[in-house]
Amino acid sequence: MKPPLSLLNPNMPSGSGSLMWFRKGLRVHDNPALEYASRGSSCVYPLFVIDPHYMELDPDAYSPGSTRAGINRIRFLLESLADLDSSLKKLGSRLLVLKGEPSEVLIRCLNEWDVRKLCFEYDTDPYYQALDDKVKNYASAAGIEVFSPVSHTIFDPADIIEKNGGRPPLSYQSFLKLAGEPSFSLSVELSWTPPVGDVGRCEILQVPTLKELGYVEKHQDEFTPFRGGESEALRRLRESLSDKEWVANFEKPKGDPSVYIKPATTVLSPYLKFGCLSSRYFYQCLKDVYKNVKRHTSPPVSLVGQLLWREFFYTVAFGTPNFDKMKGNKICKQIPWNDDDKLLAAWRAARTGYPWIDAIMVQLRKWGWMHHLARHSVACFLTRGDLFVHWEKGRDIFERLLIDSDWAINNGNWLWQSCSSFFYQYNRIYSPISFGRKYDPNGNYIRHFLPILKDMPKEYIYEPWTAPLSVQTKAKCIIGRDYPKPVISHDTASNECRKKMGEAYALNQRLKGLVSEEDLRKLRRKFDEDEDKQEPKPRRQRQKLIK
DNA sequence: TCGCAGTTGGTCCA
DNA sequence: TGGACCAACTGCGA
Repeated sequence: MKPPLSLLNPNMPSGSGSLMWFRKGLRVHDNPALEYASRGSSCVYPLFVIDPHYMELDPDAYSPGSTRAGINRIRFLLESLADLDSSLKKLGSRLLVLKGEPSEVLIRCLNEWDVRKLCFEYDTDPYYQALDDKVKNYASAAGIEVFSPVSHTIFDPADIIEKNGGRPPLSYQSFLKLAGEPSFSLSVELSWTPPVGDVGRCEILQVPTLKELGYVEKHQDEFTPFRGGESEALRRLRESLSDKEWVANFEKPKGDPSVYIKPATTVLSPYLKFGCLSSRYFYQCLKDVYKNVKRHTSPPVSLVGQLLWREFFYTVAFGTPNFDKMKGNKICKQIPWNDDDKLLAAWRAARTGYPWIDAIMVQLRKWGWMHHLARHSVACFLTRGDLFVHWEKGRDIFERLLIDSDWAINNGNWLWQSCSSFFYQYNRIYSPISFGRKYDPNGNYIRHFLPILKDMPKEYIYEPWTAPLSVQTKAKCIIGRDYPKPVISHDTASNECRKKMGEAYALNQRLKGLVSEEDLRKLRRKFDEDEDKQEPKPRRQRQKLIK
């Protein structure tokens, strides 16, 4: 596989220092940038920059954490860094931690340290594209070789887009056809790395603890059960792969979203997000299992299929300007979503009055991880299914709270679930009542994450507002007092949503996607008028319920 | 232009 | 548990 952004200069002197800049790719296995940094260098500076903008405690945030990341993801990152430091120490090195705006820190290091090669994993996220351009330009002007290989994904998104005539494929099947079989070779296993060079006047930090960053235990009553780091990633991988039958028969849509003690999936997504696990290594391991079984499932539902979904979203995200927005995004339907902050707040706070939805939102806040179908349930509920709130608002909340939140995949899934792109069958709405009940009739998942409902009889646990007062009293949970009444009626709201989606789709079709702000305003006004005309009473009730 | 396929809907019924 | 039916979307390829 070619290193697409390497600026190789054969005339560079060898035997001098390299700077290995870790961002994602927090691992020593299959790390071509680290391998290249180590090769022929007299010293290597393995660096991670703590960006205060990402890590600093935000006391005003709606849940513990920084402005951009919930406490669970910060913790997961710190654990991953500590594990990386420990792995590097075994190789005769260590992780150098510095704090500050990353491009400024990098440029200072390149100035002060003995660096002839700058190595870092290529990153397609817009944040890193801009940052990397800045650092690369500086390094090139200073005569420093830059090596930036594609190793976060199996394929190079730019290659796929080029094969498709400059446009990203918009369906999974067309992606598969274009991508074909991947060709990569894993980087060699390192048995040692050159020692750390002289750091001069730079004040190097140890990997900080949550406490040192200003977070205290009281900020969170329950932490995610998933520990960060490459060692844990490889342990989880081995554990998943040990059950060959399970790997061979894996079918994503058949997974049970209500299982939480031993989740129905591998839960390797956070490790892939931070690059604690190489997606290429994971892919190769799965292929090895497939070789030794009689039959196995295939994409899109198989485990390899899941890795390819990741590749698909990375490719579309990389090739689509404004992928994370509705406006200016050519593949996104223009829909006049409402700006109901109260409904959004109820959803975020796990107080919609629908226990299945609220339990999932509690799991998000406490664990930073939920099953894929659980994510679908709450995303559909917030957007096209019930509340008709803009998908970008839900996306922001997921992005901050998920330990595996990944720019391309998170945005892709919100576009998908809101029927804004990729998927268009807006009539298929997840029921906030029957979808969960199908998997977990007794409501064990709800009882665990919403203990206020733990004594509610199973007949009522998915719709506790229908329980007679005597039952509510016996269950020590009065609806409207101890647990909220539903913020909307699902039957009414979902029918209204279907109608609105139909009208919005018709508008997009009529104007061939060129929908202006004024067009959207007009349609939004029409929705409001229709609602006032048809259901004035429920609307007032709804406002009352939210209070 | 048409027919088909599309990771994961809900409900009813046998 | 699986199939029929509901009501119907888009992208893709022929």
